[in-house]
Amino acid sequence: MDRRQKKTRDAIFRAFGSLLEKKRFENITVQEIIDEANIGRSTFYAHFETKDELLRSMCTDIFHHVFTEELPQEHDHDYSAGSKSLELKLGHVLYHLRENRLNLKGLLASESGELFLSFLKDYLRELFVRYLDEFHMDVPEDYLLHHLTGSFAETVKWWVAQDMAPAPETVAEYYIAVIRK
Amino acid sequence: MDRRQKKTRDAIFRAFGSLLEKKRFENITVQEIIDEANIGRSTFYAHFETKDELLRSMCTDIFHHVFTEELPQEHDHDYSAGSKSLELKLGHVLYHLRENRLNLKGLLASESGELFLSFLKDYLRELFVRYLDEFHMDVPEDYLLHHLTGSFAETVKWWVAQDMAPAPETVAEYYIAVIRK
DNA sequence: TCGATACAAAACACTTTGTTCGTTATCTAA
DNA sequence: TTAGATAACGAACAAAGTGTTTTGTATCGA
Repeated sequence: MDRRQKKTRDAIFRAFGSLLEKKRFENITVQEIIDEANIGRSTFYAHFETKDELLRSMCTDIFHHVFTEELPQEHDHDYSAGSKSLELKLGHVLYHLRENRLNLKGLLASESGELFLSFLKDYLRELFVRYLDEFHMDVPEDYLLHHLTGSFAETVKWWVAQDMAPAPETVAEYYIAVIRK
Repeated sequence: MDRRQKKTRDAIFRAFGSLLEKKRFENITVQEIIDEANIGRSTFYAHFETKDELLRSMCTDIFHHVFTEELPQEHDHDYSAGSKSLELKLGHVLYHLRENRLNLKGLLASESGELFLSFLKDYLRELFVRYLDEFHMDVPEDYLLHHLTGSFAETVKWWVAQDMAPAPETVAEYYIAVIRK
C-alpha cells in the first residue's frame, strides 16, 4: 500500500479515536475529524464515503484483532471436567477489549455503540453456537442465542460503566453465573 | 389546556407516529413532520425544542400507559406457590407493547431505539427490584439488575424482530426460562 | 527519472436546523 | 358578546454540515 495512503488513513483513525474520547459519535463532524487529522477535505472522502463507514472500518479492525489472535486451544473443550472453556474464552475477549487503545466509553455511548455492539454480537454468535449443546433449556434455539449474545453485550456495557475496574475473569464469572448454562 | 395547543400537539404525535412506520427515526426530518402534521414551522418549535424531545415525550406517554394502568394485584405476590407473579407481569407488559398503536419496529431501529429501551429499562428496574430476593446468585446486586433488565430488553428486540408473532405469554415464559430465577 | 496517483485547498450546490417577525385566527374569561 | 391574550401561520434568515468538483502540487514506486 502506498505510504501516503497508510499515513493519512492512520491519521484519520487516530483523530477519530481521539475525538471519541471527548465526545460521542453523533456529535463529531467530518470537519472536526479533518481538522484533527490535519488533512484535506477531499482526502477524507477519498478514503471513506461517510463517517459511518469510518466507524465500521474501525470496528472491523478491533474485532478482527480480538477474536482471531485470541481464543487459543480450541480442543481443550472438555465436556467431562465441568468445562470452564467458555468462561475462559469470554475472559480473554474482555481482557483484550480492555487493553485495546480505544476508548470504549466514547464508542458505547448511543448510536455508535449500537454498531459496535452489533459487531460484537456477530462474533459472539459464532462462539456461542459451538457451546449450544451445553445448554438445556426449553426455548427456541434462535431465542437462546439472542439471549446469550445480548446478555454478554449488556455485561460489557455494565463493565464499561464501572470503568472496567473489575477483573475480566471476575466479570466472566458473573456472566456465567447469571446465564447458568 | 388551550384547544389549539392540544390540537397541534396531537397532530404532531400522529404525524410522527405515521412517519415512524415508514422510515427510521434519524432519517425523519423536522420538515417532514411539519408537512405531515400540516402545521407551521415555528409552531413545531413552539411545542418541541428538538426532534429528540418529541421522541422523549412520546416514550413517556407510552410507558406511563404501559406500566401504570397495568400490573394489577400487587399482593398476589405469592412466594409459596412457585410464584408466577413476575412472569404474569412481564406478559402484561408485552401484551400492552403489542397493542400499542405505535410501530415498535420503526422505533427500535437504531438511535431512537436506544432511547426507547432506556425508558423501558428504567421502568423494568423498578419492577425487578421488588423480586430480587427470589434470585440467589453470587453476583453484585447492581450487575444482576442490569442483567435482568438488559435481557428483557433484548427479549423485546427479539420479539419485534419476529414481528411480535409469538404470544406474549410464550415470550414471557421463554424469558423466565433463560433467567432461571 | 517519469508516469501515476495521492494530497491540498477552495469553491460549489444542497440539505437541514432553529430563530425571528409581522399578520391572522382562535380561544377564554369577564 | 366583546376585548385581550395567545397560538398558529408562513416567509425569510443565518448558520452549520455534507458531499462533489476542480486545479495545481507533492510524493510515490518502478
